[in-house]
Amino acid sequence: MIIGNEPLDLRLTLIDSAQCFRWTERDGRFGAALERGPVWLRQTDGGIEAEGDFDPAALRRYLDLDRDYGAIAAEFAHIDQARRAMALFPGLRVLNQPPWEALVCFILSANNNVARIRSLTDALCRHCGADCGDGVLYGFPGPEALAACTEEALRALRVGYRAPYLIGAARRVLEGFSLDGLRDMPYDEAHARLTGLPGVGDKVADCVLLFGCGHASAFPVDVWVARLLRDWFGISGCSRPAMARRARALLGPHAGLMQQFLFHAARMGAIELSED
DNA sequence: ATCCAGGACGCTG
DNA sequence: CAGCGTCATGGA
Repeated sequence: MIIGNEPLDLRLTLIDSAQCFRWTERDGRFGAALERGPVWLRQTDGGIEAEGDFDPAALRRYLDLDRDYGAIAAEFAHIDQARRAMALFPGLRVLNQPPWEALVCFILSANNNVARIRSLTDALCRHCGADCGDGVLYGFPGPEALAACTEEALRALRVGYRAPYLIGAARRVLEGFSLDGLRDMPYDEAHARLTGLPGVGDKVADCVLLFGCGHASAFPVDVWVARLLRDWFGISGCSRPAMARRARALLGPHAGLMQQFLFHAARMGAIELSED
């Protein structure tokens, strides 16, 4: 069925933009096992076509199809560099992922590259996620499944020193740490709570808030965004968290959405950045 | 071989 | 609070 015809570039949003690491492409279709089961997406002339087991409204929300990106662009129209970055990638959207998935994937992301984050995420899903039976798609393991893993088993998947972080975070969630509660909490409080989890520093916390908790102002600053803030916005000479604060103050309540366009522009070499 | 990757953590000033 | 070494892993 067609779930919408809003601007959405599936490959860019689900795979290339590195905000999510568990979609796979098979001959022009993009698949993942979401909460209800396997889903395959495809671009057609009539819009985005989806097959599989899903709730259409939930899938639209996951893909952020209900947000007016034209209005977002208008918000940044007066900031030259921001407007240009957004114009570079029409069809890029910021996903609304389950917070647990964002938490696990971005704990894995620490000091790691995108290809390996994707590889580790896949290994984790195959090891203890729900088997869809097609040999391709696996569900994302919940905190119960992850907490039940031994550190040795996770290290065997090549997650390295992140193994105890994953188990520790899973246990905290099982003990009552509410990921869903972060959504309706002020940004500062939600961020502070997240950084109390093992393996979660300022940057990973911002990724979880932006990609999994609906905090559109959360502004992750990695190496690429740091270079870009320096060269495009003159924000430099301070720590990464301080850079994030200044960027949020400059870009406003949807700063995080813009961050995704800036990140991708920097990473793709679409803008000129000087050496460190 | 050395450096880098969507960093976090623990220890020292 | 800031600075710095360390932590696995694999590709360039």
